[in-house]
Amino acid sequence: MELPAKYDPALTEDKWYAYWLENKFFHSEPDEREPYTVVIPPPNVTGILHMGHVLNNTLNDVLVRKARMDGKNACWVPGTDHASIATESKVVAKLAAEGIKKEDLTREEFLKHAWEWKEKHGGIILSQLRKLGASCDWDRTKFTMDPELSDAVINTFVYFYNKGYIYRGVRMVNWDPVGLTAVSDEEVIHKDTTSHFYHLRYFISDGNGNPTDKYLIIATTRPETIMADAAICVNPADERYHWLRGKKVLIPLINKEIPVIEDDYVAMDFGTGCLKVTPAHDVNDYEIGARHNLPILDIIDDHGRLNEKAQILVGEDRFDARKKIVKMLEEAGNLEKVEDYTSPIGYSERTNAVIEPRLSMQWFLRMEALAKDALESVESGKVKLIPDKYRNTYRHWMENVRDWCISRQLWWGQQIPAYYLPDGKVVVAPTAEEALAKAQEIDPALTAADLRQDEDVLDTWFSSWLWPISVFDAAKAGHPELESNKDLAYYYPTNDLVTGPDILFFWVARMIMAGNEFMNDVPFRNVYLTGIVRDKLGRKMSKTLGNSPDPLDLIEKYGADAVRLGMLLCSSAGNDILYDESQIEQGRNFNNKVWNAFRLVTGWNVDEAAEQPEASAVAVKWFDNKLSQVIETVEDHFAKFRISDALMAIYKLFWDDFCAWYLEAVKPAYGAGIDKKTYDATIGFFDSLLKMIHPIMPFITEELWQNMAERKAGETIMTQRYPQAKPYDTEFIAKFEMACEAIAGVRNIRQSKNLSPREALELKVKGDFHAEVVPVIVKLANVTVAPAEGDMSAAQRFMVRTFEMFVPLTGLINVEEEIAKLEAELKYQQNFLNSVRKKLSNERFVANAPEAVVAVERKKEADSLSKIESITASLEALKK
RNA sequence: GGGAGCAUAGCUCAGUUGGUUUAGAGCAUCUGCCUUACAAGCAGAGGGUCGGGGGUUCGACUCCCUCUGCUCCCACCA
Repeated sequence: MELPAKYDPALTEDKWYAYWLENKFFHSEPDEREPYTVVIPPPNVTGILHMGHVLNNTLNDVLVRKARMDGKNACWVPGTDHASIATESKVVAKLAAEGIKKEDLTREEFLKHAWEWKEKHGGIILSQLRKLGASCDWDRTKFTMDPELSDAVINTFVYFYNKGYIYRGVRMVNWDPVGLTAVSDEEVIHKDTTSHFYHLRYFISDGNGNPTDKYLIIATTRPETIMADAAICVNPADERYHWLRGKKVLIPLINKEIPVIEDDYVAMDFGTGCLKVTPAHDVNDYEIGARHNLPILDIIDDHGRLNEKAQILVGEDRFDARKKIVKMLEEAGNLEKVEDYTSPIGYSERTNAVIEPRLSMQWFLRMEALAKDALESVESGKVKLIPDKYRNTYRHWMENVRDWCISRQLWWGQQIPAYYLPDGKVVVAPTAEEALAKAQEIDPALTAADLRQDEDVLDTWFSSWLWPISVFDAAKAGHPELESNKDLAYYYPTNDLVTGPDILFFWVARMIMAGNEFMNDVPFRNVYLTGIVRDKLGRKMSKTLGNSPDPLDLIEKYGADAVRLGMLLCSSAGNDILYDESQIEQGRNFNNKVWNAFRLVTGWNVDEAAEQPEASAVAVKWFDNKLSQVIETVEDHFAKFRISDALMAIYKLFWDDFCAWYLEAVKPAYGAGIDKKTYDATIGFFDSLLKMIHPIMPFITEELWQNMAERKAGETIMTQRYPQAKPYDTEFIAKFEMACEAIAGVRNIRQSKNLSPREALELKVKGDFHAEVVPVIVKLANVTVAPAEGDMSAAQRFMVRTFEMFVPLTGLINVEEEIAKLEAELKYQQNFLNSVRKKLSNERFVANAPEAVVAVERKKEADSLSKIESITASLEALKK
């Protein structure tokens, strides 16, 4: 079979993915094996694959494939999240483009559009994950709005309501005027924003609603809210304003009289020390208002426009109103001055709209008890965070947790199962029928038509926190008393969760809460937190910057294996990834290396009659040991989730050890056959190497493994056992490495003297060098090896550890140069010796340091002395 | 404003309870090679004193303090 010199992933990747699917290799059912379970962090159902997904899912797939090859029953459950606000706003935008307003639709009509959208765009991301090679059990694909998962959400609401954890109340919430919904505190992003600080004059009232000539000055960033002012507040200790006690002031423009009150909250040294209190539009003002019984006047509507209660500028957007009112204030003589000012402003994570603090009736979940247990789960180590540093952040959040606002003023999601009676009473039940039954306990005359279900849906995270439970057994969520079904009993708790630190609180912490509550056990043992994928310049990838490559383009250009390796290359847990396409090129190059090694090995003809050359026997013995050594290292890295280290160990084993040393050492002369013993060993090594590489680069390894030997139908590398380390001989490995150093020494001389590799040289070795590895030196350095005897001054000299080696080169030696080199080396050695001796002559060192450490220093001393001796001898010989 | 973390070769990072020849890797760089698996390659080489300062210790990249710079998280000073 003639193979091209370059590997073409396009010819193999789809083929093998189809083969894996066809044979159901990804599918898992409970059996007697140990389970290894992972649930996917469900991407938005209408989302498309970005580099963050690539990183996350590659890591996940590596862990899953490795576990599968370790003989575990691996199950990776995929699925998508309905992402209520994100999806709903996309649907709203799409309808708007068609000239349809959401307000003109009924809930049912809107949901029909939303489901259509979901059917059309949903699941694109899952098919993209297949391109990446993700070995998810697609038969288990779930969606957070699948009927049974939605039931789980409803049951959970009912459960917590009955437990007394869910309550309804008027609170200052974070209102998103674009998404037209309240969002949770966690969905608000504070960004420093430049704005202005307006100093406004409020004239003192004469008591009849007429201005006097006296005024006070307040400083505000939001002049458009003055119409909603309920009071002016000063600090009671602020003597500057004691004259205002009992006075009333007039709101500019509308001349409304409001009192001056005193409250400790006001900072005397900030602004003017006078604060306008606007209870409906600021959280602190709301609290001050509550303390002083101030009326609440809400002048901003859902869309962020002034309403009729504002009296002026009615219908204007809050930002337009701000510009206009400033002008009006100026004209009216109420504007003292304007300063530039930078302050943190809250933005909606989803729509990037400026959050409007707003009072509204919302549903809340009490978090205190849940957070306490969830904190304990991490503090006790039942859940391990990787890297560990996130424990601090986690603790801080759990100790300062606030009640969770779980209602959203949206339609796309699970509608809150709360039903209002005509008199305003509320009943909570999973279905309308049950709600009616409950309502009739209050008033038997009620009919279904009298009940009105709450319009709002639940926060998306209120469904995704059930994910590790509900994907296996949705009935269990909300019903801790039920026995788990077979799947849940087998797969729960899951093993590892790979996700980003940005959703540690949103999702990870809440899953732990739900797990503790319903399963009485945590949902996973390890949480591997990835970094954020950034561009080369350290900027976050974003659509607006256009610095985010399309992963599918990369896969098409370089192949999925290359993309996977490229992403993994620089990803240590918790560190951000600075993505650069050159890493993917490196991945592609490695693919090519593996491909070509395969071409070489499978191109050999076995010569049954040939004896195994000594060099080959040595190389086989060495690589056999080396392989075990590296397997052990790799296993250790995997156990510690050091995936990029594991990858690098495998990469070097293949490229440096296998290709650069082993294959060169056993390679038969051109045209000659290879002996059977070496050939079989080589195929065996290649087989092990492919298996080691498979979790990282699944496609090329399957392709080569299938072609390496006759395979039966339905066979796959995927389910082969991962290579196991055998006991290995470190001493022999070290001897072989010394042979490699000797070879490098000779090559170095060839290069500096411009000698062709084909020209055989002599290598003279002083001392008792390891004879067993000499055949490799002979072959790879193209030398004859003999003991060094007599005068070596006409030879190029180098050292391998403490062994002196010479390459006689009559006429090619520059004595001056050699002397200079030796003297430099001598100086280095002497300095080194001095530093070692300084240590050894320190009595306290010898007395306090462990014996092994002292022994090492003595060895250094002895080695250095012997080197100095040989350098001195060579110098003398040269100087003669 | 509070908290956490980071700072090691040109770049991206290791350095696992302070001690294994005066710091390692990958990439990049430089030199020489189109050597019959691979130029997406081969063979070599150079490059850092571990952000600055102080301390603890027989011994510190590794522990403590401090300064500088960066990042992230949390937060209602209008």
